[in-house]
Amino acid sequence: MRPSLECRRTETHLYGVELYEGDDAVTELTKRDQQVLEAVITDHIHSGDPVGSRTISKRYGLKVSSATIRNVMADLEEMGFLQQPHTSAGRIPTEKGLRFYLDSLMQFREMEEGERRLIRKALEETQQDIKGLLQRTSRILSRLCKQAGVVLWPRLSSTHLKQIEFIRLRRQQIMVILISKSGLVHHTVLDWEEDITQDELDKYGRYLNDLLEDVPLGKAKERILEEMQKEKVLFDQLYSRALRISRHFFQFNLEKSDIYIEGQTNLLNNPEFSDVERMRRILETFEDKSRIIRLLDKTLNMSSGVQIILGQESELEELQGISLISSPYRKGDTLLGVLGVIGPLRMDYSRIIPVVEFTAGLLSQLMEEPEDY
Amino acid sequence: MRPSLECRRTETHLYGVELYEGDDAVTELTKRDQQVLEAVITDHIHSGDPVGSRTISKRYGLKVSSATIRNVMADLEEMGFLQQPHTSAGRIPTEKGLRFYLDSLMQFREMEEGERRLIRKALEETQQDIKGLLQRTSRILSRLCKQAGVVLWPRLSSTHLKQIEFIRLRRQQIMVILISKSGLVHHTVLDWEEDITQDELDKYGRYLNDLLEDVPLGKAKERILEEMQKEKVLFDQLYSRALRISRHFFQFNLEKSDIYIEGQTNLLNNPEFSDVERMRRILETFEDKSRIIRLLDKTLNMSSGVQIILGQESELEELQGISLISSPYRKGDTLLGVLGVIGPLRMDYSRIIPVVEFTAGLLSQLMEEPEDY
DNA sequence: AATTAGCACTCGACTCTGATGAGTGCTAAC
DNA sequence: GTTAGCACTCATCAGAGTCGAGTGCTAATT
Repeated sequence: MRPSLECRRTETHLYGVELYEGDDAVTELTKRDQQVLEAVITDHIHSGDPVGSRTISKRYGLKVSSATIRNVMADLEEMGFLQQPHTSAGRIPTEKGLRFYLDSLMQFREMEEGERRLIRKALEETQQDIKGLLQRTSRILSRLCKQAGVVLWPRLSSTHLKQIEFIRLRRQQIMVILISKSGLVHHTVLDWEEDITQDELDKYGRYLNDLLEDVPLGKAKERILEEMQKEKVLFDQLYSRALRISRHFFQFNLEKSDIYIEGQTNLLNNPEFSDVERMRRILETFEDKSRIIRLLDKTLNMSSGVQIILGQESELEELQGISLISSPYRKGDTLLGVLGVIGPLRMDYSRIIPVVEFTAGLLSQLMEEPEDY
Repeated sequence: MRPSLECRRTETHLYGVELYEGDDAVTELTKRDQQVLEAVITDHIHSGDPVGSRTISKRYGLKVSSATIRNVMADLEEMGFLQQPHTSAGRIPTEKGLRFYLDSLMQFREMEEGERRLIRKALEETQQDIKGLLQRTSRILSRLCKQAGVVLWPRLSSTHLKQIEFIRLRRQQIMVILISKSGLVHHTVLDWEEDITQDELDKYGRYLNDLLEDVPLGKAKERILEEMQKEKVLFDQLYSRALRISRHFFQFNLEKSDIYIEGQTNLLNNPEFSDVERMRRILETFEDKSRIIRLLDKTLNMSSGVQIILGQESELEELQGISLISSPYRKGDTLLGVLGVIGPLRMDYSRIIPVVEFTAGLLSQLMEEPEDY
């Protein structure tokens, strides 16, 4: 049965629908073509199987016979929206077909209050530790959508400094700890050619905390360079060393990021991944997080709403047959990170997109929370 | 072909071999019984299939016919060392059989110099960040053994304090950051009923750094309680609050731990896990790390050498058919954590045990490294 | 008494077969 | 333009037959 639909349209025009095919004339999709395409897709999303002409003519309110549907389907196949796994099977959508569906046909389903409540409960849990918050977020996404949930950490560069601290671990080895206003902690060990006492390091800390107060960390490097030009600094060993160390630190750590992926095992429940070899490749990709991080990074800078990347579009061949629904979360005007759901191409988009959107909104709201001094 | 063996014996007597079965008389394994059992196991470990009597009589240097072997195998089955997947198949070892093999039959294979070099190279990489070190350790274990590699982090309680730091995040919210001498960083957000200024928190930090200097963190709670008894503290608001906060912190964070699991996808290569449902259950167990942590914790306190836990023995039913080879690593006399390899029951123990042992030794050595002031 | 050759038997794995049915494309009639 | 009808395709499934690895038992051999 077709789920009841609501009448809001998606805004994801990331990849425009090509209604013009190469040199061909305009290939217009008639109203009926679209209805059939939509029917095929919704049915396939729910069943996972190829769908045949009879099913469509019977189950969806089109008042034409299966033969007519067959003709339409043949047209849609020719235009590249549908494909046939083998001659005597029904049709399944191509990525192009899905893309068109997402951009022009799909209508969101209103979220149930129960779902909203679950998400709120998961995120608003008292414990206000950012790490935990992000982890809980990816967990609830995976639970609710029955796929893998993913959350990209905020980059340091998109946050403000709360405190920076240098600690002498041993000779010529310093640990730098940076806490952002949002409660993110980042620490690295730095090898430094000179040996510096803890006392002196404490001074560096105080100096830099002053210097970088209220500077968005993305601008920190500039600020440091600027300061390095100043005369009083040029000739003061303390200042100049403090600046050199911190420049070195920011150089390598500002753009690092990490992700949480939860519920990978949910993917194993999808019949399309019952092929072990295929699944292995996908899980392997998840193990080496860097590729996924790069992918999410890319979506971060692209738009402000929900985005969908289908298989090919990811340009990662390990992710053939995989789809990513993502949305950035933010604090005020700055985008912090991205969260989303990873699953097969055949996902219940009309249900999951609102979930992702809502979760991103709620997370942004929590980030916003007044700095309550 | 049987790999060439070296002549050192395993010390893993974790689960004693039961040569006495219930009320029965002594069931002695003759020399030949043992040879056959060993042959079955080595063959099965390398092929993965049930092995038949003919294979054994031909391929392993026993100078008896297959018929004799059959008789022996029937005996071994009766005694519970072997089992038959179905009537007309060969035999595979039971867990009891494997246990006996591990405890009394198996001989280690000498590690190749190449393996040693690889491990050294992976661990001794310049970057001296503990997190990275542990991650690299579990990665090299998984690579070398073609199974999942796992490393349990050191507990705070087994390290010494380098520095403790309190940072005011917002009203009634404090971040506690603790750095251990080994370079481990632990941070938590604490909700506290009173609001405390950063200035005051700095004082707490200095006070506690003094108080806990050179105290092993496992003893920190005692030390704090002791201090709380002192008169000068009882009536000093600053001291007493600092102590209460830190007590609260240690209460909840001393025993927390985490693990790195790398190379989970290697498990998918084992034919025994080609069943998707089975694999799903195992990966699910890995996703919720707490159970694995508890399991590793248990082995931590049990012995100082390499230990092996076979399926049943783990008392986790999700880990049926799974085997863990682990060894603690240490710093001086204190056990820090555990590292190991997780794979199917049918692993190449004679090769992997030395690898785990060597890696644990090397990691311990790196932990040892002089505190180089 | 232990070992072995021989043999009947078991059973999973594989192949071949035909039946089934979902689904198609095409054509001619409406 | 739509539809009924029909021949055709092809994945899937069940059943039958074959193969071969491996067993257990027995009787002969050492």
